[in-house]
Amino acid sequence: MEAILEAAADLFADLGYARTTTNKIAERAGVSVGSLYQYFPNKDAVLAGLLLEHHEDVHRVLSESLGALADPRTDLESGLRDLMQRLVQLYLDRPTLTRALRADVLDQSSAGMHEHGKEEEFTDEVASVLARRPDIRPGDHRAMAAVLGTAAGTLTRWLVHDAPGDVPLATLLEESVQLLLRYLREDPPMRDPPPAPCS
Amino acid sequence: MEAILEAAADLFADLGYARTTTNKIAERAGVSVGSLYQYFPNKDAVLAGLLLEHHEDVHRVLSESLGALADPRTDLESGLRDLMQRLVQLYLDRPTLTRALRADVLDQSSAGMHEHGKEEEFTDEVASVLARRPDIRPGDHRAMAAVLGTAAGTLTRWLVHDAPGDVPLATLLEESVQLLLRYLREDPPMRDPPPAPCS
Amino acid sequence: MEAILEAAADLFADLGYARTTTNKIAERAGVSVGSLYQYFPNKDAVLAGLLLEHHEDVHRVLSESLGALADPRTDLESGLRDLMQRLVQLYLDRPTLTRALRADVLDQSSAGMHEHGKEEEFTDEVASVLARRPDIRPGDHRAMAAVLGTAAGTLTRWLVHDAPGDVPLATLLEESVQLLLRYLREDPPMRDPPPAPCS
Amino acid sequence: MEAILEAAADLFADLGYARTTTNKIAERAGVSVGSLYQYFPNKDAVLAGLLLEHHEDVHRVLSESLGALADPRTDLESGLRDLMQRLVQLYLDRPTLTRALRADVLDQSSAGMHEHGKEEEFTDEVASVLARRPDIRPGDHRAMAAVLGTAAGTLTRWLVHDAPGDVPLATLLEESVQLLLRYLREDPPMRDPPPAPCS
DNA sequence: AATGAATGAGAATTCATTCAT
DNA sequence: TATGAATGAATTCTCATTCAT
Repeated sequence: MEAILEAAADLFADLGYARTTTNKIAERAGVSVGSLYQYFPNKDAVLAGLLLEHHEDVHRVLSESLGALADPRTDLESGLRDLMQRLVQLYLDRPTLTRALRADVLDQSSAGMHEHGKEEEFTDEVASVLARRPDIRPGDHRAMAAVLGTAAGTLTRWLVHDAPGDVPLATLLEESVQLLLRYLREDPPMRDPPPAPCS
Repeated sequence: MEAILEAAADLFADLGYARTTTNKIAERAGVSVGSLYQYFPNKDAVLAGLLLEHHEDVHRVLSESLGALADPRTDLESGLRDLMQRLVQLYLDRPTLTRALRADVLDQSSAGMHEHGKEEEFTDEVASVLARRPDIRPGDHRAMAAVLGTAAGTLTRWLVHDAPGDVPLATLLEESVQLLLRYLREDPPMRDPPPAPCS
Repeated sequence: MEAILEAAADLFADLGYARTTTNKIAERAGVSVGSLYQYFPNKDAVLAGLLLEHHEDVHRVLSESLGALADPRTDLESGLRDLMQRLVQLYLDRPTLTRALRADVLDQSSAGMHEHGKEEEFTDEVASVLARRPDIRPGDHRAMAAVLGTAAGTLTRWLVHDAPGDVPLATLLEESVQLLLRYLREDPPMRDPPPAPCS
Repeated sequence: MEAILEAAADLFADLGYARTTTNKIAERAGVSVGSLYQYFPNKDAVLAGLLLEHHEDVHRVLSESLGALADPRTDLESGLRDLMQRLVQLYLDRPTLTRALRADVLDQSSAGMHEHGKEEEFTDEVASVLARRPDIRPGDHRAMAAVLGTAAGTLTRWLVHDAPGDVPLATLLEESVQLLLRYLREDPPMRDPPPAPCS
């Protein structure tokens, strides 16, 4: 039931997982508790449903942006900026949903489990993109992909929800892009050795 | 009561905040619930106490490492590596405590509030260190400090608790250091224009 | 609907009355809950239907056996043995049905009520058979019939469901027959007074 | 908590197990639900507590009466009558408790399990008493003891709760005693062969 | 007649907190 | 100061029953 997920997202966001009751969710969704339990075996499952929706959205964005970056002709910086922008936009579009998915709610329940497999898989995907591009610095690409994923994910959530108010979002977003870019890009060549003096 | 905090850390880590009851905490601590309420006005306060302990530890490490980095003669890379290593070590030393401080627990309750002020203050501190060093790339140092703090914090927790098992921790730690380093360091000078050919 | 009663018998037997839901009954019967309520006004009525079936069976057996016993030429012991055997067989033939009719299920609900009238009536019937036979000891035949009926009923259920496993059923059945027989039969005549000695 | 058991007995008797709620029990007991759950882990446990009390009472009565019967000098009929009278009295003394223990409630829950061992043990005890007395007919004494126990138990409950109102209780009790007595006592000797006619 | 989604009163159980001892 | 029994509001979840399709 879409209405139930909608209501749950609102309430989780407003009250947190613990203070949100199944009765409140049902009430806000305009259905009876019984109906909620017809579609979700328990409260955790409602959260899991929310996560599923969200992860699908995120995965779609990531697939598209990664697809672009897989092509070496795509500029790395633009690609990363595009990715971060779209990710942030995704979160901004669904303010309650994503506030509901604060880590507090994320770790609760077994819902996280389902995603662990996907995450590994996704790290591999990123690693292969890194390997394919010539402008990525050499190194353990799997490790880099893992670090990158964590950083990108955290920064996105932070930008949307916890970033300090006294710095413009655009600045922070750009800084985040820089962080990712600088982490990945090939080390600039050493300063040319002083040219042999003309003899 | 130290025993109470100890017990609470264990239980929050094992069961999460919601499933941990004050009675269980008291029992594991070997005291009565009544005593718990003698020292802590409510369950949240126990969590707050835990956070306080932890933040003091973190703050000490950060102060020291930042102190070192404030001196421009300290190598940036070594300074960052030192900071990350000590931070990770801090988490590893107190496995239950830090597992207890999973975000889920952090955001619950009003406990997080107390820290927001400190965080701002800390960002300023970092920003001033950045400003003081010549090897830091120019830019909005407050924004950079904020991004940096978030990234460092997340990466530390991730390294200790959620990092993939198939990549050695040392590698991931080093990658994290690289991420911070590359984010901060001055852009290498443009490749010298090709020296004027000897005429 | 025969399928509904069948399913209900299974479930009442497996789960008890309380834990059996009308939805489960309908599902196992391969119909919808709605259909169940088309045939039975409520859950109790399903149980009542089950009881009715069972009582009809029991009544048939009793009628036949009592009919035989009503004829004084029928040997009392054989008649009782026949009755008990057929009763036990009846229960054994329908294991789930009779397990479903455990007392717990019997007393629940108003279902038991319907039968009370019949029971009185039946006691009278038995009493009249007792009165008609010369080999039955004198006494309050209604009281005897009531005691007899209770004993026979309980023993039957006990033999089928609760009898100890370490004694063969045949032995216990025979003992039950003996119990009924000895309860009913005429007291053997006092030992003849020693004959007057021949003078 | 004695008050809780008292209240539970009343309510189980009045409403049956299913319709009795833990809140109602607590209320009638004059305590809070919380207290009920401090002493009993769940609703079934309250029932189990009730059963335990009852079984202890029954066991005491049986032990005493069996003790008397174990002495062959005790008249069998008086002994059995004494046993039945005391058993019936026990049930009458605690009307609510014993009505609460209608079979419906007995079979529910795992409470019955605890007693199965005791029942076997008790059957053995009875069997040994039977073996010790010369006025008991020969036979499989274990089987007889089992049948006897079932019959006595059922008859007692029936007498107190379900016996027909139109026959005096005393009559029914006496009939029950006769049933047990006649079941057990030695077959009277065959009628003496007709004395040889005086010649 | 059949369906099965929706209903919502009601039940069992938990747990933070209090307070008399 | 310490104790831990008592409290009871609050929560999750169930299930008999209805009724629009």
